[in-house]
Amino acid sequence: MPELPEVETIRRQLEPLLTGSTIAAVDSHGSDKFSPALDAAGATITAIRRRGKYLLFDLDDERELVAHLGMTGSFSVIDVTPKTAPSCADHGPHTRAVWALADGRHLVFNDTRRFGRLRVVDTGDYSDIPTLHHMGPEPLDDEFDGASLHAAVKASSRPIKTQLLSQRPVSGVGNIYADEALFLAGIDPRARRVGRQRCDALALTIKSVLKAGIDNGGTTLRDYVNAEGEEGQNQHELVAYGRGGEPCVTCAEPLQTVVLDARTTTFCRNCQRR
DNA sequence: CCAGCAGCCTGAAAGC
DNA sequence: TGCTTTCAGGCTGCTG
Repeated sequence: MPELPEVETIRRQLEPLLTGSTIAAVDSHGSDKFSPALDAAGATITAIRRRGKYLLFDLDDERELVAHLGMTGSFSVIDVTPKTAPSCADHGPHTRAVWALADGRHLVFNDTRRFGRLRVVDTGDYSDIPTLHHMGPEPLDDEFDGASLHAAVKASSRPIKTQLLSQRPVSGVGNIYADEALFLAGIDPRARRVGRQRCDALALTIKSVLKAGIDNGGTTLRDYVNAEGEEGQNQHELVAYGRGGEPCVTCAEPLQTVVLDARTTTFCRNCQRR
């Protein structure tokens, strides 16, 4: 499940491959989630950015192609010789969009479970993409710190993990990195009141787990692969997520698993406080 | 406006 | 062995 480190890894790989490339033709899956990919035809990619878990392809006509990878989305760039018209069917059963570049290469979006989404919007106009529209600060920017986190979460009495997953206090944190950051900060994911001091700690652990995720090329549990088709290595560093029943690395008590917002949540009831 | 929740999806794994 | 059920979960859009 791609979160910020996975999307950033893909962004870094695609940027040098695609900057300056013109999209000559497009094919897409018929679903409304993917057919907006067609709108990018004729445009040239001028930059590739990331906001939270969203990948943003800047186009030269004051628009941008917005991509969310959902649970199983992945991008790849494929050499196609001789030049052929783009066809999803040619690339596999789970290909949801193909952008044929003017030089003959194909940018391919695969998404087995179709939780992903593609859109072309006017630059910066995210009014039809609610989560992106209301996205909190980038976690690795200086403007995100304990003070901004505390300011964002103090008004709500929803569980702290629920708030993190909303993308509003901070962007890019999903189920894996939320469990990791809360564990390292010693905060129970169900805590409904997190004061300034604990927010200071949590902001730091969010930054550290995301940085580590990027450094390790992302976390591969099931489906994630980068734009080169390679798995990440960060799954070997996880201390909480997916380790329910295993001993806590700090106190050796078995880690607890609960369901919060329909998501598996793993924590140590001994080390993490409400 | 916000909180809560169903629905979207498929393949791997577990259960019978 | 083979069929059925469960599980993974980010985001959208609906309801109260």
